[in-house]
Amino acid sequence: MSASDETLAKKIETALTGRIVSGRLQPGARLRQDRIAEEFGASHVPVREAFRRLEARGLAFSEPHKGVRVTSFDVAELREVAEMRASLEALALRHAAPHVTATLLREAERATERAEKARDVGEWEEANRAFHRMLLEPCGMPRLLAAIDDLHLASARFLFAAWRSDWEARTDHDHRAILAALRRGQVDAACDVLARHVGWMGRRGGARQSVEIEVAEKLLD
Amino acid sequence: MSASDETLAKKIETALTGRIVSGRLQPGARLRQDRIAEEFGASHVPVREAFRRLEARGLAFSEPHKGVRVTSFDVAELREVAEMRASLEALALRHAAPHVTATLLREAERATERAEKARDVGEWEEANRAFHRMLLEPCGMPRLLAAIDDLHLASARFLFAAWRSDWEARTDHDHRAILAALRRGQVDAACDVLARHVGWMGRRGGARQSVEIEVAEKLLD
DNA sequence: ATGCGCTCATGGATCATAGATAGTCCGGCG
DNA sequence: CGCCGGACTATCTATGATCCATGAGCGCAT
Repeated sequence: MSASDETLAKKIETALTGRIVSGRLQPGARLRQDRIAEEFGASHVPVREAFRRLEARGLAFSEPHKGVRVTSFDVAELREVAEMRASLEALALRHAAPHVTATLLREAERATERAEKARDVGEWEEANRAFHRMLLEPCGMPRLLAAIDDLHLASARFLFAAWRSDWEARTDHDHRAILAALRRGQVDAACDVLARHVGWMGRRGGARQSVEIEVAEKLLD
Repeated sequence: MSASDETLAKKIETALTGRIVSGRLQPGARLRQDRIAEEFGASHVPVREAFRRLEARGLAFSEPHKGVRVTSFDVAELREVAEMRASLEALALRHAAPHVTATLLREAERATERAEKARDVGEWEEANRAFHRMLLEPCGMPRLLAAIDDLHLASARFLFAAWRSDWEARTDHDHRAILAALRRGQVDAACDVLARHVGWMGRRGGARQSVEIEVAEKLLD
């Protein structure tokens, strides 16, 4: 899918998002348009377009005539993102629940297992996001889903910044609880667990990450 | 503030957002880059950058090599926006409440009065948005506030599309109820009223608008 | 310390290319 | 003989490259 996104600007955009989210481009890092243009064998025009999209998604910010930098994040923003996710994902699940099929629940189950068997953060993040996406998709609210996707991206940045190498997968009781509640048709309960699950991540992650975030925050040319 | 936003792209962006939100650019209308460039005495480069930002904010969408169009909206999206606003504004208010001062409440009161005395939709929308913005600002969550702003923009589009000329201001009991609850420190109650207030707008507006939305949806040029 | 000038990156204009659309012409078929 | 379908071409528009100017940052000299 990302092989030929048709337009150069999109290709550059996805490449850069990948680097920012994965942490290869650290917070505060400066994005120099002609450096990047040169790297992609392009001119600065599509690069600038990519910048504008990164900006809108909150991954970068630009100061006029001063250039573009990767946005830095602090613990406050992690909490912010977590709480927004809690609100919006609960809303989405409430609307999605009536349309969730048994097949979908089984697939979600598999995603959870995949997450538990993950060997590194990357795999876990992928599986975890798939789980959430899968359950919420049937709500049929594209704008809401897009907003949630952006928040997941931000979450992923924290994730990768905090656990770079050391990592152990643990069984995710919350995910199973959500699935169980949905099977019984207890929509409110499922939403509650989901909201708490996501919000908790915000509070829990804070302590763990604060140290390494600081490390990550030193500006990198 | 919009007088000299420094960069051309930003100026074009704000101009276009204004036109789209106000309805001067109707849903489905095609945005031709060199037409617009010519109009602003610019080249297509900053115009394209403005497009990307509009796109990210959900005001326009682009198909590769086919151009950019103003997004069309239907009743479903109105409900979606309303529910997202309900969730997020409640969240914001919950965090803002502890930092809301008496002075701020008085200013909010004045905004409500201004809305009630509004002579046209434009004035009302401005005052109404000011009221909401004002109360939520102290939450100190920039990402959340930005998201809410975008949703307000979308709401405003519906507003202007539905009530183009005929309009009568009515006293806003919900606003006063929110202020009263906040004065008494009943945060939960305030959030409830706010959520219901915004969500109700979604359901109520639907019937009223469906007719004229269709009118607005005929593609222009 | 402060002001001047040098350098470099950003923002923008102009010029080239490629993709899409529409109009037309030709051939086949009724 | 006329009508329809499909392919080809021509034009128009979006995308991208190259080129230019203005503003920012920095060092040097006073």
